Amino acid sequence: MPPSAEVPPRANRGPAAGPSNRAALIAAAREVYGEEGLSAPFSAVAKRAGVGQGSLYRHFPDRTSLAVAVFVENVGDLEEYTSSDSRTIDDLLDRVVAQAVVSTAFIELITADLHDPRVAPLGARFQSVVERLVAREHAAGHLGRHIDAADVMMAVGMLATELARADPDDRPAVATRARALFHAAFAPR
Amino acid sequence: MPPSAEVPPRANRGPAAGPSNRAALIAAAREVYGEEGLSAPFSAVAKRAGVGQGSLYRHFPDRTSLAVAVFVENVGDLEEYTSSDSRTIDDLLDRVVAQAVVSTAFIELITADLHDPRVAPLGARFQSVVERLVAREHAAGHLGRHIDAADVMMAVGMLATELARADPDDRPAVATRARALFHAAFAPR
Amino acid sequence: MPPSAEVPPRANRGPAAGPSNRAALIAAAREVYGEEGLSAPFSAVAKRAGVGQGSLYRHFPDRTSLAVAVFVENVGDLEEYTSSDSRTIDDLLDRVVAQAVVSTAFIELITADLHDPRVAPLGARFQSVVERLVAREHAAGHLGRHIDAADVMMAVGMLATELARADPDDRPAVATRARALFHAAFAPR
Amino acid sequence: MPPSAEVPPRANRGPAAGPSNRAALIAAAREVYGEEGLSAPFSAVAKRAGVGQGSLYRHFPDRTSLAVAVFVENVGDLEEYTSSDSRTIDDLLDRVVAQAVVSTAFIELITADLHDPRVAPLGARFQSVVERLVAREHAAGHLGRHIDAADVMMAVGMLATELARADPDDRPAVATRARALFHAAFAPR
DNA sequence: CATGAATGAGGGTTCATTCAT
DNA sequence: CATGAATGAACCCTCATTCAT
Repeated sequence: MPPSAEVPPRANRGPAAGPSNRAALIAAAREVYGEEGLSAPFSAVAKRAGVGQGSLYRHFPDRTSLAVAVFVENVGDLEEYTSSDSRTIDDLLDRVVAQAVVSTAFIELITADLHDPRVAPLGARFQSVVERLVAREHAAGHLGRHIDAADVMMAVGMLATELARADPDDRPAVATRARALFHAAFAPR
Repeated sequence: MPPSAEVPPRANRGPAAGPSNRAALIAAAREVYGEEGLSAPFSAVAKRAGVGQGSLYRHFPDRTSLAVAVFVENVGDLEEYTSSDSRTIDDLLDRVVAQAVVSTAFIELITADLHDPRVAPLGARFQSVVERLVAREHAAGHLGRHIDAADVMMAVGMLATELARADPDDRPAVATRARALFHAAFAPR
Repeated sequence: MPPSAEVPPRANRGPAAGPSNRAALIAAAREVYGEEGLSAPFSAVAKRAGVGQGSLYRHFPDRTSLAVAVFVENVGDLEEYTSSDSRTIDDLLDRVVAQAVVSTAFIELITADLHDPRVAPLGARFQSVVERLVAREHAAGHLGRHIDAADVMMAVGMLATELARADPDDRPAVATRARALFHAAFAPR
Repeated sequence: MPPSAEVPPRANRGPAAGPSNRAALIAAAREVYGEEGLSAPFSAVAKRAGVGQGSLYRHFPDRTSLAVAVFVENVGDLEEYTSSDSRTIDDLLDRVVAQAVVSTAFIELITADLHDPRVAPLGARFQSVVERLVAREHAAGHLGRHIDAADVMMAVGMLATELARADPDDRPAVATRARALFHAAFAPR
């Protein structure tokens, strides 16, 4: 039984495929995490990306590495989005709602592995985003003085989780209710 | 195929072990769910209880049966606890905090499997508890009219999840912060 | 956790239940074997009979004992049925067809475990039945001289198996075809 | 959970092992099915082939896939074998006898799962083989007009099953007897 | 450096058999 | 002597990880 070449292997695109594979993996992971959560089979990401298992492990030796790579982009987005002076905490919550499922995976990551040195910077950047918003909203008198950045971060986490947990059909209702709840909590008194 | 008789089986304690096994399984499940969440290996419960796999399946033919058995006790507690006229929503939150980890698994169960006929009654009982409290607090003027029972249930769920997610060492701080947040949200305006 | 008596055990009918249990087990086994074949879960028989597992094992220490007990009655039937001088091999085949599923389990038993001392007598009795028929049919000139009892026994086994294997809806057609085939084989030339 | 690294895993022979593993699995399955029938533990095939469970599932995602792979070869054989104009139904029966045990599993497969889209073609090919032979034998006057292809297929199935059921030592005698029986059934009258 | 097959441990579930009451 | 719970081995399947090519 010689190792016959019956099944020609997929074209090995060689080293040049490196960067594009990496990007494909991140994109695939974003989709997979959105659909199945952070605990989706790791190999599902490779399959979705159309990339070998080995390449997945080469680029991202473990789950966390991949998750970090995915969410670095999310934080970048958020930073940019909130950099305009007109953004409010409500806008932040909007953003979370809009990205419901990915948001949850993100929160999962930064809460579960906060002490992982690869994850910490991500958390810090997120915290900066929130701190800036809070400072601005305090100054504008839109946010009660009893609320600080940590409160808002917690609210964001709760919101994301609650949305992820909900039946997709129920999400709009859940979002509305949760937003109102935090709105009440945040109002100046 | 019969089990090979080489390893003497654990002493068969006979039918008398039935009720105590059942109790041991529930207790073990409470611990395991607390530590690893509702998706912990089912067999881990049997192992922790010191009971064979088969006995676990005899008593609880599937995950949900076991979870329901665990949380029936919790709801009973809550009902009794809140039956006194002097109980407040704050007390309810206290209770959730006190049971942090188990609470989450409970919330997981009643939100994920709400339509399971075995789970629905549990959810309904929990809802009754909350409705009674809300009515009483509305009447006493301690609760804003913008808040209804569904808001409180959502808050309880969020609180429980947030606590479960937190590092055990951080839980007191998390609890304090979350309680304050919901306190603000619930206050009459 | 004392062994509370919450679940009152089924009435223990005591020694008097012995004979009736035995009969119930045999009847249950006949049904179960008919529905699921000889390899049905052994415990299914006890459950169907409404009898404890232990009683099943007491009466029938293994599968074969039970199967033998079941089919002793079948052979008795056959013996009686074929004792009339007017019975033909066709009648025998009819009988097999009529009992399709049970027949198969019977054939399974006497072919698979023929050397088991408990099974052998059963086989011998069946063989006697066939031998008598063959002798009679030879004498009457209805059966080719190239056919002996072993041929007929083999045909019966094949017929039963073929029927058991067939979709229940197809059984009449299968029976017709197989009967015709053996009819042709048995005819005097 | 990662496999504990305490036991050094069997050498990973790499992708080159793929084709040979596949062949080894088919060969092992042929043996196992021969010895224990189609319902042998699936994992026994992997063990016999000296291959990991996972590889078995990669190559053959379920029992049927494997069985089909095994028997495709058998049907190919038969087609080739019977393609010569000089082959008779007796030759076909010979072939079945020669492959006794595997034949049974084959019959099991094509009778039990005839509606499975993977199995149906196999059955159709087998049917073609028989039809061609029957036509030829009819024309040659060697086969009674009362016999059609379905009769022969049924006879083949019965023969295979009977052989598989028999003690290996008895098989020659069983084969002789059964062949004679069908010979008589098939003869022109 | 990419590929993708191989590997085997782990968790799920069923069922034969034993044995205290 | 009946009862029925307890036990654990076996088989199923999935998936994380390694490694030859």
